[in-house]
Amino acid sequence: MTELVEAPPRSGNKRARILRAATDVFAQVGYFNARVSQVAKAAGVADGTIYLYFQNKEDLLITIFREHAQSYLVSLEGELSGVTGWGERIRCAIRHHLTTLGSDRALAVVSQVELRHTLKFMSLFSQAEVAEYLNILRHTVERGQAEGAFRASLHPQLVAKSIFGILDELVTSWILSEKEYDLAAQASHVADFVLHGLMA
Amino acid sequence: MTELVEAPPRSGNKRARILRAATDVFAQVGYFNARVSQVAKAAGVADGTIYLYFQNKEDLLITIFREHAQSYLVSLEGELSGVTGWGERIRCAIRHHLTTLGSDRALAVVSQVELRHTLKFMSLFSQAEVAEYLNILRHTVERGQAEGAFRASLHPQLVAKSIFGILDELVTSWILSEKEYDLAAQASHVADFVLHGLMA
Amino acid sequence: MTELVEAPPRSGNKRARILRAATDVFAQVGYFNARVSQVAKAAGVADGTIYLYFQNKEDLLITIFREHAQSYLVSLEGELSGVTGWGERIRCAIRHHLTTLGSDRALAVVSQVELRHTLKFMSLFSQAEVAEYLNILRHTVERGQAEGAFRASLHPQLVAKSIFGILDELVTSWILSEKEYDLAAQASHVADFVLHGLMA
Amino acid sequence: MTELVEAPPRSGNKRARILRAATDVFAQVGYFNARVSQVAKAAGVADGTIYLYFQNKEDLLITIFREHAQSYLVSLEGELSGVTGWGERIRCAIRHHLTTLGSDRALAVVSQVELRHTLKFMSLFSQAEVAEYLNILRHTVERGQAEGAFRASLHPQLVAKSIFGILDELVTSWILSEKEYDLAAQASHVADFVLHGLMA
DNA sequence: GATGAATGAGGATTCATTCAT
DNA sequence: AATGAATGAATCCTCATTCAT
Repeated sequence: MTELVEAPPRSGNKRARILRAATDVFAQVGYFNARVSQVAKAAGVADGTIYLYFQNKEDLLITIFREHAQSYLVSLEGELSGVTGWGERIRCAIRHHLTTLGSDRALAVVSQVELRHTLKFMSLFSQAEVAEYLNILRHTVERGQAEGAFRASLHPQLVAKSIFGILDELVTSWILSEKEYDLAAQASHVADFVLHGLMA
Repeated sequence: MTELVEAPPRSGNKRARILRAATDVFAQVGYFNARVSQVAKAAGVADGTIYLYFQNKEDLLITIFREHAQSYLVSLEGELSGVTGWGERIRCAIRHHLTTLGSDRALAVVSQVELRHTLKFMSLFSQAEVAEYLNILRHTVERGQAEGAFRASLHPQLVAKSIFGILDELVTSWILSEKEYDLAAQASHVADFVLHGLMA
Repeated sequence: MTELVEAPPRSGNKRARILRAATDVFAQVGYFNARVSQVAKAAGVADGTIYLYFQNKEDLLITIFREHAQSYLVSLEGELSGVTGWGERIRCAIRHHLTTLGSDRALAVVSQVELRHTLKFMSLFSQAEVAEYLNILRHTVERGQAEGAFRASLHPQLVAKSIFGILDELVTSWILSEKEYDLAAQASHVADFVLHGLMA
Repeated sequence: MTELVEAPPRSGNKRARILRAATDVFAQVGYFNARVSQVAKAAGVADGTIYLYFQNKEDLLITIFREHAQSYLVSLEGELSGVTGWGERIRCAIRHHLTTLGSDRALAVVSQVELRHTLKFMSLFSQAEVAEYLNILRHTVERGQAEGAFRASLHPQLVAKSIFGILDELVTSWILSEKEYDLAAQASHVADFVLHGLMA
């Protein structure tokens, strides 16, 4: 049984292996077309084992997002904490978004495409993790306005959504592109555009 | 044309009725959860009849988007043709986007949510209709730059994607919002932000 | 395997064919071991067709019983209406029970064995059809007592249950017997025993 | 973890605990709906432990019946041995049946309902324990007839089945009843009816 | 063109049983 | 002896699509 470097690793944390396998399979064939048995095979576990760690197929999808979103928010706040200047913080957030998703295509596909299957699903995340992300952006805008760095006439929430929308679109566009390019490389250009729009 | 707003009309163009029913049903329960028989019932036709007008369930979804996207692009160009000033054209495009989707929630749901089921699906549209839309925006930016109205340092394609991303996010946000509000009312604020970012 | 007259008839009422097939298959392998596809095959229809006529597998079992129980009660009352003398009526009911079940072994197996899978199931029938059957017997006993034909000291409901219990056991015993014998032939002997117990 | 007086006892004979737990669980949710893990939990042992004492799930059900049936037959013969007069012996058997099952509802449910899942299952018991029970009753009837106490025209085996049928039905009826009543209290009434039918 | 009864392939999930510890 | 994590076979039901009428 030549269990090579590739595929189904026999050891290690099963839960993590299943989650990674699910991310890859969902990204490749789509959530609805993905078979649970396919995920199991890719993770090197029996079909039933998946149900020891997750409630059902949907729970896999939700968990993938939840865990990444959480770690994303933590790392974002970590990065932001070391940055002074409101403009710089916006720039940092933009860079972080594009860098993170730009370094794991399967994860990006899952979050940009597979996660948006249903209104219900989108509501779910839009009210929790996404809302928190928007809050971080909005607060930054508000602080910048308070200090006179950003134009006071802008609606902070609308700006937050706009920034998120731009980043979201760039990631989607990157995923769909036939050419492979460095997503993070666009960060400074985006930041220029956004900050110019914000500046007093 | 006794095409009343409400439910299963008994007469009139079957194809259009099916398409409208599909839009409503898809928006309400989601494409994957929608049953062809449900669409048939909502359209007031027999299940089999749908297959006289459409190849299969997926064809319904594709057609909904295709037809609306085409009429959207036609109407957009119509509106733009009467506008002078590159900034005004951007403003007009923004207004048109938010006004159109803001006036048909079911259509908005379908295009923001249901259409994004699969990578394959998104590629399909991103390479055709969406690409054309981006082209219109990009050309406007390029022209504006050529005339010195917009900053030359910006990448036109990136700006186009950014504008699209912002609008896309605002529509999605509007769909998911529990409060009902006028989407089109945000047009001028968005335009201010975008144009300030563009202006030399 | 003599697949003669029996097996998959190609025409005729689908619902009835499915019901008959289900009775036979359930009797042969037991409800829990029976596969829906097996019933479909035996009925000469597609698996899915069964679900056009019945809600689910359990509904098949319930319906088999319901319909036979109803027709049984109707025919029993038909027979009883032509009989005078309370003792004769008891005799008639006994004969009818043993004759009816003794002429359709598969049906007998289903009602004696398969139908008693669960407390829930038994309650279901015991509160409806069986209760009505017991009522008929009890009323006969009561009338017989009122006319002085039967001993007044007996509890009518207990006698009704006793008669039912005797018949039920005889049917079960007949089903389980390795020897084939005429169930109805026991009617007069049973009646003698029962009536002797009843007589004043 | 404070395992108090209640539930899952930590000590004592595991085999007996498992058997008791199985009886209770089967009675409560039915054999087919019962999960082996549920029985294990109720018995306070690990799932796998059950397989150290029993071959499989079915073996649990068979063993429950086998052991109770054996102890039942032993106790019945014990009681009968002290009784003189054939009529009294019948009366004694009836009382013993209703008293025994009337004092352990879970056991009664298992023997009246859960044990009758399949033709195969019923055959199994009908040929062994039940047959032996019927033999005891039949011999009593035969002896009574030989001594002229019971009518000679009755078929002893049919009478034995009838008595069993009556008792069986009364137990079933008691189980299914929504009202709680003393099953054993019916013994004398049943005996009156039966003996009247038997008496010369 | 219209119908809608019939089809049958396809998959998530359960759970009895095993066996390494 | 006891455990309980892991297994994977096994099946009911759904629903897009067809086609005889």
